[in-house]
Amino acid sequence: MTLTEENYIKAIYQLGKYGTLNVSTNSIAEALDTKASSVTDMIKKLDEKGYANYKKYQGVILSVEGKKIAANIVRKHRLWEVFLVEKLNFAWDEVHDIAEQLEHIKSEKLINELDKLLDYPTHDPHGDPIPDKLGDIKKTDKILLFNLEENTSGVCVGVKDTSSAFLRYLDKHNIALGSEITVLSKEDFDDSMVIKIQDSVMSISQVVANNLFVKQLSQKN
Amino acid sequence: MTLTEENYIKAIYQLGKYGTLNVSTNSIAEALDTKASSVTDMIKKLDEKGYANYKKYQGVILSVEGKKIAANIVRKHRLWEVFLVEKLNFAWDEVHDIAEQLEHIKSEKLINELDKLLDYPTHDPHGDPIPDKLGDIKKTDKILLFNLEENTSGVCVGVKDTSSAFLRYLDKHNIALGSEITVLSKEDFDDSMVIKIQDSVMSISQVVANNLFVKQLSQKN
DNA sequence: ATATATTTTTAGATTAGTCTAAAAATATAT
DNA sequence: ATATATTTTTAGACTAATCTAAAAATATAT
Ligand SMILES: [Mn+2]
Ligand SMILES: [Mn+2]
Ligand SMILES: [Mn+2]
Ligand SMILES: [Mn+2]
Repeated sequence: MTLTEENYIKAIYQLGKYGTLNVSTNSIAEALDTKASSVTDMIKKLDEKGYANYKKYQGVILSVEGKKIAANIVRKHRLWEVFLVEKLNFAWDEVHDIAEQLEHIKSEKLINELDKLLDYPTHDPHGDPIPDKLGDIKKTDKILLFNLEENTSGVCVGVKDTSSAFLRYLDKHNIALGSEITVLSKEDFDDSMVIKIQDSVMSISQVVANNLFVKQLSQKN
Repeated sequence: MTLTEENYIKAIYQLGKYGTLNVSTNSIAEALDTKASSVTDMIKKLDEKGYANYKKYQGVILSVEGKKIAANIVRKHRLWEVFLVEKLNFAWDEVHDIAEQLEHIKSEKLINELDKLLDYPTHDPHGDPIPDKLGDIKKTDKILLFNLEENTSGVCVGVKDTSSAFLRYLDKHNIALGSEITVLSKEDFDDSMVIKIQDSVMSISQVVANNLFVKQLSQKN
C-alpha cells in the first residue's frame, strides 16, 4: 500500500460517507487536487487490487477490505490530531496538515500506545468520531445549528468546515466544542440568526450556522 | 526535498561522520540497500541542487546546506526515538524503524513542541547525541569498552550496533545505559574480557566489547 | 610497469504517478 | 428526440527513482 493509494482510498471513504456511497471520478480529483485522468488510472488499480469496486463511468465504492484500510487511516489521522492538541499545544486549526502526514506512519503498536496515552478519545478536536480498531464508528445525532428551531438549545459538538479561517472565527467569538447555544431568533431575509452563547448574545450568518454541528438539548420546560 | 533525497542526505551525513568526510558511492549503496548506479544518479542531483559536492569517481561530501538538512533529520529521528521510549512504552530495540518514518514529517513547531514535551533530551535511547536546532552536536569522549584497560571502570553511555539482537542481549544481561562496568581481566587468546557490572561478574566476547561505548571514570585511588 | 580486481559511471529499460489533449459516454435542456 | 454540455476514459508523454549490463576509471598485486 503506497502513500498515494492510501490517500485515494481515504478520499473515496470520506466522499462516500464512510464508504457507503458511490463516488465520482471528478469529486475525487477535486478532493485530491489532481486530474480526472489520474483518478481513473488509480481507481482501476484499486479495483484490481480488491480495495474497491469500479465500473466504467459509474464511479467507485470501497470494498470491505478497502473500508477497513480507510477507517484505519482516519483513525490514525484523528488520534494524531488529538495528540497534537492535547500534548503538543497546537490549536485546532493547526493540526490537519500535520495529521495528513502522520496518518501514513505504519506501526500498529504506535497507534495503540498513542490511543492509550490519550486515554482512548472518541472524538478529534473538530468533533469528528475516531473509528475504533475494527473500523467501527460511533454515530452521533448531531444536526447543523442552522436546523435548530427558535427557542431551542444545543451543545456545540463539531464543525463541518475545518478551515483555519472558520476555526479562528469561532475562537474569536468564544464558540468552542461544548459551548451551549440557544437560538433566540431567525431572520428570514438572509437566514442569519441571533443566538445566546455562554451568556453573551450575538448574530451569526447562515454560513456559520451551516458549518456548526450541535447536539440538541431536550426542550426547555 | 523528497523523502528519497532526505534518506540519501542522511546516509551521506552518517557515513561521513556527521558530514565531515567524503563518502563512496558503494558505501551509500550498501547503507540504503540500493545499487551503485542509483546512487550515482542521486548524488549528481544532490550536487546540482547544492546539497553536496560531488566529483566523478571521488565520492561525495555534504555542503553546509546539506549538513544542516541532515542534522535536522537526525535530530527528528532521535527525538522521536526518545518519545517512543519515554512516552509510548517502546523498548530501545523497537524504535528505529518507526523513527525512520517519523523523521520525514515536516513541521518545525511539531519538533520544537516534542522537544519541550520530552524536556529537551540530549541523547537518544541508544546514547547517540541529539543535534540542536542549529545542527550542532555535543561531542562526548566515549570510548569502546574494548579499549578500557584492566582494572579501570566506565559508565555505559552508548551502543555502536543498534540491532535488536544486540540490544536484547544487553537487556538479558542487565547492561543498560548508565550501568557501571569495571574490566577485571582481558583474555589475549580471543580478546574476551571479564567484567564486573552492577555487582555481578560476567565474561563478554570481543564482539560485545567492540559495540559498547563507555565513558571512562577517573582512575581508582 | 603491467596485469588484474574493484569501484564507479553510463546507457537504456522499467514502474508509479502524473499531465494534456482528444475521444467516448452520459446527463441536461429545449 | 435531438442538440449541447458535462463527465469520464483513453492515448501518449513526462518525471523520479529504480534496475541490469556494459564501459570506463581507479586501486591493488606481482
Ligand atoms: Mn483533519
Ligand atoms: Mn479533524
Ligand atoms: Mn535510530
Ligand atoms: Mn538511535
